[in-house]
Amino acid sequence: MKIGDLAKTSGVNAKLIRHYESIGLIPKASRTQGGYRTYLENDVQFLKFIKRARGLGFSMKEIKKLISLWKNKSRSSHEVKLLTSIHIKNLEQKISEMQQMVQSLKKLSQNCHGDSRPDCPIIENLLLESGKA
Amino acid sequence: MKIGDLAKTSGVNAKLIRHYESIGLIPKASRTQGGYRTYLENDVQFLKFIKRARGLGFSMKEIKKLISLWKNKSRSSHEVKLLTSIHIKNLEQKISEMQQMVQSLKKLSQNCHGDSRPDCPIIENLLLESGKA
DNA sequence: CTTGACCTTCCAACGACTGGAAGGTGAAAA
DNA sequence: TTTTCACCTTCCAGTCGTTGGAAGGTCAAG
Repeated sequence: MKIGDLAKTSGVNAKLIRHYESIGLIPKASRTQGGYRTYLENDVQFLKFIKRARGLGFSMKEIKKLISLWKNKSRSSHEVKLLTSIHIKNLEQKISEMQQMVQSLKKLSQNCHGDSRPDCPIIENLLLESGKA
Repeated sequence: MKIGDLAKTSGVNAKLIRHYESIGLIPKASRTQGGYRTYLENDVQFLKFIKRARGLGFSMKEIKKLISLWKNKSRSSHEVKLLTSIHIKNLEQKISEMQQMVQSLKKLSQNCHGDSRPDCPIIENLLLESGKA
């Protein structure tokens, strides 16, 4: 299996697979005589694992940890759950920050008539001393 | 006013002010004989504008646009409102994606007993074909 | 006349990719 | 056989919004 095939079956593009190898997220692939990377079915699962973890918003650092837990047969589910709960908290924190942004923006937007006139509370708020939302 | 003073009064650190100048977000400051940047009260307001816009999650590109609208006395409030509404939509999109992540993670986490045993549905889900959430 | 607080420029790193250039490999079609 | 072509290789640069450090210049007070 060459990198292109792995890319297709895993859904992770070839460039990114090489990148993952370069940062040590996945082990160095064995090579053909011509220097082409070769892969096995195993690697498909590996990359899908990474892809799903990314899809759940885990960082590369967290994924490295997840991989080591996955590979470690004597892991405790506690460790995995802890890592996940920290991640959930971080996500929730970001969500609430963004929700606050949206709320502020909507408030400003509501008061902006949005026509051809120049006066606009959105701009004004950004200029005002009070605009700390 | 030197850059350090501006940093203090605007709340934007000196390094970042120089950076903003380098990317053309703020105009090039005039210099003293010794080569120090000098600023006026105006610049404080300018930087606060940028800081607040960043705080509301606008990108640098959007802020450049906002600045040009701010400086343009014949702007239409429509333009500002449109830019803002696009930004709101982007934020809401991201929020809902992250909420979905949280939901999936919580579901997995609930089923993980989180003790010293190795079996853990979080890891298992990342490995399963079905784990596409 | 030296200390030290500030300022200057430039270069590099973060995270997680993405893109392009320049060239090598290998198999099928002309 | 030769050429075409898809694929592969490495390396370097860019994205975004900072942040950090090194090496050195300026200037007022002690």
